[in-house]
Amino acid sequence: MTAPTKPQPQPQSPPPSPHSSPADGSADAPHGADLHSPVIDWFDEHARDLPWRRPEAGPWGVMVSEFMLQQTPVSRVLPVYEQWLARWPRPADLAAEAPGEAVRAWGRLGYPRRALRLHGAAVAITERHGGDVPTDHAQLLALPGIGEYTAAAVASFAYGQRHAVLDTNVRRVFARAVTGVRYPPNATTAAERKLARALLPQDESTAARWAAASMELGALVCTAKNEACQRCPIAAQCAWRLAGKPEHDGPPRRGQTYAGTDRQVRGKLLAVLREAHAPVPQSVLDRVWHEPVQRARALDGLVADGLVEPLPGGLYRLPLT
DNA sequence: AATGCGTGGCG
DNA sequence: TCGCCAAGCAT
Repeated sequence: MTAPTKPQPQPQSPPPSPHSSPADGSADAPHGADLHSPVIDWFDEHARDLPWRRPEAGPWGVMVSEFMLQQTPVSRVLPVYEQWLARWPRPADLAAEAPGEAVRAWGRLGYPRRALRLHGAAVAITERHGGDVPTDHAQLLALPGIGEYTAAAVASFAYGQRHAVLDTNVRRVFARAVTGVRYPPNATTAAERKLARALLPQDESTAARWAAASMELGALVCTAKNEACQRCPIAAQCAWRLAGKPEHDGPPRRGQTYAGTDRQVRGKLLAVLREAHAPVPQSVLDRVWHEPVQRARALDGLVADGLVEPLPGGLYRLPLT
């Protein structure tokens, strides 16, 4: 599969007029006006039918999905999401459980601290918000496990509000389509936030559609590797493609090492505890890793994080409180 | 601002 | 095989 358009040396591309006439009133952002319609139309036709996008998911379903999707692919989230919502259909249902049950139900999604935080968020929602996922961005942001992205995502997807939803997909789409580079910076910059705000349609419901659509475009078409420009609704206006798709020049993105790290040991320890339904003796845990110093450090870390509860007599279990 | 934090699939 | 990647957050 060769690129349908060969990168030509660009003599000097005529800049698209920043003063295009807003005939339909949607041209509120200088760069973005010509992006909104194609991306949203594409979304209307190609969006995946995901359970947390259905009306019956509700704000709680949206929030649960956002926790699970932090750094974890959709395909692995789907089955756990269904079980989770069936078991805990409302925040108060989860809040009534022991936190260890949330960690157990999290299964092998990874980053199990998210399960603990989601449980903590359910408790806070039950105590402070009468059991309803708050609608206010600041109140969402105050919940454990919810940062800038997730607060904006819940407010936008669940409540249709107007927020810049800046995740890794959207950042990549903007980097390419607008800025003209292959990858966004390693960490989110103020310039990216400013751009995201500038590109946000004024109309609230259009802004919410745009947030979901631009994210989906990054997930399905404008992917990190093997981007599918031939299927992209804004390929004709994409600054990166028009520049001949130059390679990434900045510092290499640091890949997360895993083999032999504490993270791997923590994962093995927690896997044993998830499967057990009675307190586990230290001697059983000792078998998951040969090196005693690292093993002890990993276990201590899990206890410090509240993911494991130590009991008298060298026994361990998932946290009951 | 840079790190640590899981897991599995894919080229 | 192994490095890269997948809807981040907290410190």
